[in-house]
Amino acid sequence: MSENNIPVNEEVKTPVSFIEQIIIDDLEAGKNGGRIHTRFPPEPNGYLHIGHAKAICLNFGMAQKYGGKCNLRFDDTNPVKEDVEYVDSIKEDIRWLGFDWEDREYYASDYFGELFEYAVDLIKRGLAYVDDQSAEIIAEQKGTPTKAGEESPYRNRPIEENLDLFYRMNEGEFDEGSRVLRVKIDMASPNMHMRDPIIYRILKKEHHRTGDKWNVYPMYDFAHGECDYYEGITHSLCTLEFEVHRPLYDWLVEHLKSDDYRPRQIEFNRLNLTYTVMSKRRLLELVQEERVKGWDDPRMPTLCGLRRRGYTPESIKKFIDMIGYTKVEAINDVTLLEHAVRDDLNIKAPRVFGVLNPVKVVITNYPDDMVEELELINNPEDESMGSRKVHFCKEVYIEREDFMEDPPNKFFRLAPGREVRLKGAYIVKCDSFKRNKRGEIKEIYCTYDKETKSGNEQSGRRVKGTLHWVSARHAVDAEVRLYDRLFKHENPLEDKETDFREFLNPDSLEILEGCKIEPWLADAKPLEKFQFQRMGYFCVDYDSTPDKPVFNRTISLKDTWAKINK
RNA sequence: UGCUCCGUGGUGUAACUGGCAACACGUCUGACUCUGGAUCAGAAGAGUUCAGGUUCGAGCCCUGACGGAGCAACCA
Repeated sequence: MSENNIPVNEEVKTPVSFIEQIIIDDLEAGKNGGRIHTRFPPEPNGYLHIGHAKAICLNFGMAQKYGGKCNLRFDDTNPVKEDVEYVDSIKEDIRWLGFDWEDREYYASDYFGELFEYAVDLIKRGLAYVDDQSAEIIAEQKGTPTKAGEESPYRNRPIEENLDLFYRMNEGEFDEGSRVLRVKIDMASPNMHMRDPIIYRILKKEHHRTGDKWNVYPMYDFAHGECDYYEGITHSLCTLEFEVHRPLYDWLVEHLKSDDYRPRQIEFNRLNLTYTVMSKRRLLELVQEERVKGWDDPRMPTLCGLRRRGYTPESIKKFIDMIGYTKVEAINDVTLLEHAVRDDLNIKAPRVFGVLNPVKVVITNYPDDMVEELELINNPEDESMGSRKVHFCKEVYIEREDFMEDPPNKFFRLAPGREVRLKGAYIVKCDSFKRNKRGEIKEIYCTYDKETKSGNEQSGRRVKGTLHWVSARHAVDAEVRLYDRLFKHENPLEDKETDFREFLNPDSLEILEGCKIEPWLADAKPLEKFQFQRMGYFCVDYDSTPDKPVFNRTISLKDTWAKINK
């Protein structure tokens, strides 16, 4: 307490999400024996995207923070859509984010036996029945959100007959689509999901784990809560669209349970990002129609895409931390994500020189054969990253946009009669320049001032602009891929009249050849990250080889000049 | 015209059991700078969808509107 009765609150509370609050309360109340156990349940039918990262961070994060566990459980109840191909990529992505499920790698298919038993049990209790009608008829009888459904003529079929039929369904005696198992709840329920939902369907399809053992497969609603129960999950966290499933989730667990423990489903808002789409289906379409170059195209919001683009796990986690978990359906500004990477890479990425659109500068008064080795700091944000030597000679490349013949006042770069510093080297003054036939600047002629060498503080001279450069005699060529937003529309799915493909940004990829980089960079390994000074953060692509280095631009630096220029 | 959920600066989130709207990003100034980056200092910007009500006092409670989203796959 301070003297003038202003209460001093020593505890600086960092706000927690409503989910975390529930967990804290449950733990304090000693619910579930004071245990917290979550799960991340991906369906192996596609690659993980940043929206999944939000769920991963929540489930693994909460377990970690409160001394619990988080299972990885593949939700593989539909062999028609799922494939092992995706299992490995999913595991890789979760690990990349830095989470560990230890030995708890489960599959919904691990529980097919138990689930089948439970279904049989429900039949025996008169709570489930086999329906012989077609999908169309069943859908029709289901009614609409505003109109109650009507009961199936098979609803009150004798238990023995249901049992017999269900076993024979699994034996493979009937065709796909000819019969389903439904749970008997309430065809007049205002909640569509409670109108005798289907829990088993016939699928004569090889399952990636159980092979041809089963001819019937459980539906999501039937499998999910039950798997949660079998695994001792305490908090089953999922996205908002499952809110209306919760009564069914609870009903099924309630009728299964043999003790006091109950998993609790809690829903949170999914991650939406501006200028992209997040649905697996749309992303799959983009891949299949070759609008992008695969799932890991650096323009994709997939985790493998972001990884290839140069995003770090830390930046993704930081971003997710910033946006939080609520029940409001929001669309998050990509600039937040971009800020998160810049912030992270600013600390981590070594600075190097890379000239994207080179133009040659000849320093006319510099000795023809002289080569100097200049020492440059690798990262002004982190001294421990040391320094490196860079060659300097009479001819260097600078960025084409760093020279203007007739510049406006605010242009602090090179122009006839003006001086700039070549970073880490000398101050040079532009005397003249030459054009090619097409009228483009071909060569710029400068003189340098020997006294202004970096580190020679006595020169005391200051210039407005500092340019990055690379020695023309030492530089190596590289390909640089510049990325822009995949869509031109903030929310490509918003306009229901227009197909989202029409909003694709035709300029989302620009490939630059003949960029000039420091020679040692040719040996950098895929995924290594650098800041090309004054240009942005770049990352070595998988396609890169020492003979033909390839870089992806993760994100440009903030550019106030570009803004002034607009 | 059913059920469920939601509605706080431009965006995303805060505000403990009601006490006079906070933070981040963005924006705009200015300082510093051998990256027009980073950093630092500061500013603008909402009176909480609307209307009633309860209360000394409401973003928080009540009622009613309005607006948005989800739900009618043998998908998850």
